[in-house]
Amino acid sequence: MRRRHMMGPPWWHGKFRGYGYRITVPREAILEVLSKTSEHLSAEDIYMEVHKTHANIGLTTIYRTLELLVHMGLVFKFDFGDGRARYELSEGPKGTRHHHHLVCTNCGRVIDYTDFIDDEIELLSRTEKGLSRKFSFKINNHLIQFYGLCDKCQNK
Amino acid sequence: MRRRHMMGPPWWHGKFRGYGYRITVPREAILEVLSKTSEHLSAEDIYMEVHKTHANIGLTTIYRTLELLVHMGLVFKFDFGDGRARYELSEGPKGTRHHHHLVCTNCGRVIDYTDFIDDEIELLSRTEKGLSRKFSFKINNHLIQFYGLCDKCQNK
DNA sequence: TAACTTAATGAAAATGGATGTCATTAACAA
DNA sequence: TTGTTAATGACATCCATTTTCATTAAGTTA
Repeated sequence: MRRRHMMGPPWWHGKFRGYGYRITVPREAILEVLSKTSEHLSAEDIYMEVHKTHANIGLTTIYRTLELLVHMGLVFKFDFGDGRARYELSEGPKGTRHHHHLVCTNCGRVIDYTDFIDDEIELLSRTEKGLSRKFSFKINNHLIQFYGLCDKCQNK
Repeated sequence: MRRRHMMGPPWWHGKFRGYGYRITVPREAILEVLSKTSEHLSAEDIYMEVHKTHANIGLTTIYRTLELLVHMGLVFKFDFGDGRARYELSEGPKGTRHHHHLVCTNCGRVIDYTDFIDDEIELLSRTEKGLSRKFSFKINNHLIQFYGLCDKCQNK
């Protein structure tokens, strides 16, 4: 049975403590925004969203915090080729959310997909194991993106 | 038997003609540089290399040409997270060169690997087929990168 | 709870990769 | 050889991101 209103401290507090980082208002606000969207937000998108409830938090802090979160592995940073980075919470505590992207090289549209993830995980874990051994590389994450034309951009 | 000195026009001329693009000195010089290296060159790297033999070719032209080559599919543009794009010839005429990258998130080192490509191609062709159908997406290319710590960065 | 240490923040300035402008040049078709 | 126009080069500009530095507040200790 799942508790309806999880009232304890948010799940990321432990992670902050582990790194010796402080839990601050801006950091909570940013994680709040990220955990409530499934979109691919840029730093400025996040800034504007955070600004609604915390008008005093500056864009610099957004950038600094995102860098921190990426470093901690809580957030993944993407480049879809439009000149600004996009950020997504990498995983909830339950490992949901894993997905990849289809990027339209014409209009920039990005589609998330979660299909074939099982086969993919199979291959990736084998690949990761092999690459780790061969190159003594400790793999923490991976990125898969497909590029092409979305339905709208094909027909013109 | 392979000819030792292929004297005819370079293989990319046909592709340029097909697009209606002109074959120019800067474009040839840039492709020359790209085809002679296996490194991950930035626009400025390419500029400096081209500059050695063609001091009059400007950085703007490098950027414009690279954009063109990416659009033609002759060149692939990568983002390794250091704030500048990297460019590689995507495929020789024989389909060689296909590889992916391991990126060290600490020191930025990038290792190419070609292992597991067969399994990967298997999975990807299946995935591509499925995704094309489901999302009516015409897939032209894909990107796979692994992130982690290289041997040097693990031990400190 | 108050005082203390120092990480974290915010505002403004600086950086730098990439793009836009525009007069000039040179591909290449006729 | 000439004409059309895509391509170029120099320079200005843009804008996402980073740096600087004085101030604030998180979390520890007394």
